[in-house]
Amino acid sequence: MTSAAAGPEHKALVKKLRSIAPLSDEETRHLLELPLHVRQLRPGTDIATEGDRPHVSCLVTEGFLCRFKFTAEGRRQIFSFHIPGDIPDLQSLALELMDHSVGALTPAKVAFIPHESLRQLMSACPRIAQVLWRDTLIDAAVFREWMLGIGRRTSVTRIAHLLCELFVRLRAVDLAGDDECDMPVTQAELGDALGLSTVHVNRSLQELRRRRLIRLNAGILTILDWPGLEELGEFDPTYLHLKGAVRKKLGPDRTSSLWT
Amino acid sequence: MTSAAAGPEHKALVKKLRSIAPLSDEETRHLLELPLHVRQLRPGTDIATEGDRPHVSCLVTEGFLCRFKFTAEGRRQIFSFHIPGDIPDLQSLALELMDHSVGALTPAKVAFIPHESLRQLMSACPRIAQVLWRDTLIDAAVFREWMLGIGRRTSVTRIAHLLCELFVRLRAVDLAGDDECDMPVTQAELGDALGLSTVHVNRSLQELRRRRLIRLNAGILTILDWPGLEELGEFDPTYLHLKGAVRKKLGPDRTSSLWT
DNA sequence: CGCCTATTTGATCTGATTCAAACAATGTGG
DNA sequence: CCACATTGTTTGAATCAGATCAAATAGGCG
Repeated sequence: MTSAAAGPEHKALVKKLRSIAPLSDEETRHLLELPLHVRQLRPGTDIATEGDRPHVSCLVTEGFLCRFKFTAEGRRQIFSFHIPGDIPDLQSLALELMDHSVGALTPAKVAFIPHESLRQLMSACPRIAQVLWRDTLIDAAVFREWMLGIGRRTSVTRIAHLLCELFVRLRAVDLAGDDECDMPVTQAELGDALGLSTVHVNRSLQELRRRRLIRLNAGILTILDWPGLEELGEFDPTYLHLKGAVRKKLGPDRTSSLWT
Repeated sequence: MTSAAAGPEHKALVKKLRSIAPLSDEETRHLLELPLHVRQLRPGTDIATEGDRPHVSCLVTEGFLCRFKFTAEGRRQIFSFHIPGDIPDLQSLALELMDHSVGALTPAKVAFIPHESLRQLMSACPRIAQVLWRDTLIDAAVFREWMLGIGRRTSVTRIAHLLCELFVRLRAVDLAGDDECDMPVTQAELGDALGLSTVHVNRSLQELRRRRLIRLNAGILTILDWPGLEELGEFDPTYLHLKGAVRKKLGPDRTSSLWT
């Protein structure tokens, strides 16, 4: 657990917020002055648990975290995956009581920010408050999209959609190549996120491979056919509300398209 | 379409926000000065559609609205139900582009508030901005809870949970009696909200009636056994983040309990 | 090597869907 | 006030997507 002042952790945060909305120089300066307490997490470590009343929020710097909750019968639902730049428990700033848990999926590095400092930041820069609000609203948009999938889409479409989403989000913070990205998530975890059993996730992934849309091996996802995957997954990135620059990546066989 | 200044519409809003967080007199005064444009809606009318860029938000005054989105194959998922006091499209204040639709489920009365006025209000009363943020976060908490249900709970539990939620929310704004409330929602709509077919909703409702937990007739829900329904539905209202006063209603056969 | 965790395969079962039709309630116009 | 259209609820039967159970295989890694 180290204390950092304007280290690489801050850059992840700035990059993420810039993917949501533009930032002025002054706002950026304020962000860089946030006190961060960096900590390493091993997989399975929870940084907040249902029932907690946290006084810090955590910025992901390396690795994947997720938010989740258990059924009375002990079945788990994962609500979201979080990648570097995300602040998965930002909501605890406005909602005292945690109604779900947040934990590391992989070895991860996170930086804790005292709520105190965030409140100061927000009153100094109301625009940043806006951006943080926006961020939680985008969170909610992702929840809705997952809900639509779990409630109404077939297993194969659901998985394809999730892979599209993660790929696009990773690209938005420069953590994906042209056609591949890390995907250090087990099939059991995918199942918990998609409302499917592990066995069925496995079979649906095989279907995606059979159709030559993706490769998925040793935690690396390779997109073999982006337009195909997007179509099968019914993926339209609008709900991610990303700023212009990091838009949809087009497939190699599609010329710059007419629709915008 | 009328223009109102400090009518009954404002009271619904104040009551709702008070159920989330306390308000000072000055804050209340500011709220009462919001310009509202009241409008009557017939069932099925959409007040915002996926792709829109609204410049007003709408406060529900009478009736039920819902938010929803369609799959590529035309299957609908309802994300939330909205009752008087709610501002279902508050998010359009911070996220320009609608990524889903909002429509009336029943005959309804809504009051439109220009984004402009809301922005002024928020800069005059930063605390109200806080409360509005809180409200959207509670929205997101409800999405998560629904996700958990759709992904991991059985159909009967899912329905029971939803009925509990609506009853508690209606009580929080004084729209429910001790053991009954309006429930003007068709079984098809329940299905779209719960990720179930109409037929299966019908059968699961029969199960709830067979167990003597509820009566549901002509749009009126009667709770016959609250503790039983709560247990079957695995319902714990924490995620609604309601302020103390409007807590869980206890069953008639349970003395004031030990846990708090 | 042996342990542990993750993936894969096969066989079987079931909760929920789909399709189809009957029924009930409400409203509309003649 | 009745015939008829409309919308919602209920029932039955067939089918299916996905779950469950069980076991085999494949990778790391100390």
